[in-house]
Amino acid sequence: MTTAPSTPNLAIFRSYASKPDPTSLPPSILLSHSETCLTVFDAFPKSIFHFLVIPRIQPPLSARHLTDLRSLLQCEKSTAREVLMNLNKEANNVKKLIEEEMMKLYKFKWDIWMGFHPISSMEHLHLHVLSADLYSPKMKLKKHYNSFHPSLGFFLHLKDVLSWFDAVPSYYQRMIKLDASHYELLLKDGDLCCWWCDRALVSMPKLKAHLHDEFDKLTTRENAKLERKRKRTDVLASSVQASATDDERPEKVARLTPIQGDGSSDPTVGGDLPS
Amino acid sequence: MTTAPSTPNLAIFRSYASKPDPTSLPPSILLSHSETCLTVFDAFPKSIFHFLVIPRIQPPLSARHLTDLRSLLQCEKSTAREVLMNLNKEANNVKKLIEEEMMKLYKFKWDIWMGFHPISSMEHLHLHVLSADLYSPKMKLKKHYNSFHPSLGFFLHLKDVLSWFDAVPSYYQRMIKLDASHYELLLKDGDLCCWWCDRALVSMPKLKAHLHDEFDKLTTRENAKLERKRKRTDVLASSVQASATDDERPEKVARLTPIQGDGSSDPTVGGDLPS
DNA sequence: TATTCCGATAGTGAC
DNA sequence: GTCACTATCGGAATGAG
Repeated sequence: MTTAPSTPNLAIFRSYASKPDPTSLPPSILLSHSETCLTVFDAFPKSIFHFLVIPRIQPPLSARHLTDLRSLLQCEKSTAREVLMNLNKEANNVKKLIEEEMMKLYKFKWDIWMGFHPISSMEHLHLHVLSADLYSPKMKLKKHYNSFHPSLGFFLHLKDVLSWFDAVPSYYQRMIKLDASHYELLLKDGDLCCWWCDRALVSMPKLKAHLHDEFDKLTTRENAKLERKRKRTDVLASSVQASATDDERPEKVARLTPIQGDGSSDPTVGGDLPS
Repeated sequence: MTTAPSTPNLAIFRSYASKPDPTSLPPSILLSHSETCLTVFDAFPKSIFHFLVIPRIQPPLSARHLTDLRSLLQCEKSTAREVLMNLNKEANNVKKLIEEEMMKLYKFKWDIWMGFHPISSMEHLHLHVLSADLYSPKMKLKKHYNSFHPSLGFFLHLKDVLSWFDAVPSYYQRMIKLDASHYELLLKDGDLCCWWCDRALVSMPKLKAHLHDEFDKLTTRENAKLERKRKRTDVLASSVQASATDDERPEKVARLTPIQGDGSSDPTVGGDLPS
């Protein structure tokens, strides 16, 4: 008899990525998959919508090449680019799904970010696909927030990483180093700045309350837009009873925001979506 | 109408020390007084018994000279010594009161420490007189504990301060400097060591649990002593019905440990005395 | 840059 | 080295057949 190690499963994405049949994963984990990728729910979503697109382990790449962004970018350049392009294709499909769900639940769409963390505790490469709000009860620590801030520098947008491939080779070589100490500083230092308005907040609770306000403002703004549009439509087409938009929605839509709440019963500012 | 300052009353001991009639203080604050000193309950006792002996402000010394130990020791040497001797006399009376209360409540006595903090936030000199246990729910922080550890160096025993006066002048001049940065390091650096057994503890909760155990051992030891003594007394004087020891106790004894508990309902290790 | 738990640390406000 | 409150920082443990 052997004793199992008392460590968390930091390689769980690798086990997903090595499955011959991703559909053996439960639907609470798997959103979708392609020949080259699979998409899972982030277990600790830092935005209202948050998924991870993971490259499947298949020739010519082994698990070792796909450990993280740095290990991928140390592979042959065209190979690395192909992996990124495959992730990009899957991520764009996920983006469409999210946008459909946004329309269903909120009646409007907002931005969706796709990008990597240059350093990660989880042992398999994963592309974050998340809605542009950073509004979630799981958003708890400064490093959580700064790791997704869209202009701080830690969150590496996929389009930027792809652009490195088209730059001069010296730039490519410099960027793919992904120096850990450089990126660590970005998370710890600097203030907490609202990614919407760039205002500095003094603490995470204050930041979360502010993000709540910003999302509320967005909702109010978009609802006012809808209201104006509805009034125009009422005037122009008051005799039309059925809308065609219903038909554009998929027959079955995955529930993309399965469980909100931080798992505790502790009521916190920003813990709930605005009503 | 004037607005009270938004600061804590760091000079409250000074206001006590300037009272022409100390008995105007309520008995929940004042324990006793003399021509030169008064003794108050420490509002946040760090031992089972904990009092502060405060020099009264009277000629030739002003409040400024009595701000803290350093300011006193910068006065003319014989004047400073006289203040310390007056504090010593009052403290010895307090010590006797505590020992009587120890006998009443615990049936045995243990050591009592008398000494100063070389740096203090409170603005008037005060001599700590406290039982040698450091066992109290108000003992919460490392700096609390280390500031009373009897051999760490921060707690300046009165008898040691008095000995400076009899040393060579160069030693006296060196000691009365009371360099703040030196003493600050003593509170922050170094481990938490049990003052009974010198064992290092890794955290305050562990230390408090250990101090609880040490006080329990003391209690058990002393109770065993008493039991042995009682058995000898039973054999030798079984015919004597009335003991003389009752008469030695004062007719009225101040309640020296007025309120235990840390003011919250939060049950903490070491928060209660051993039963 | 997995989370969670515990505790130490740091800043603030205190009427 | 006043306290009490809030929040941050820092290490260690963490799962599951």
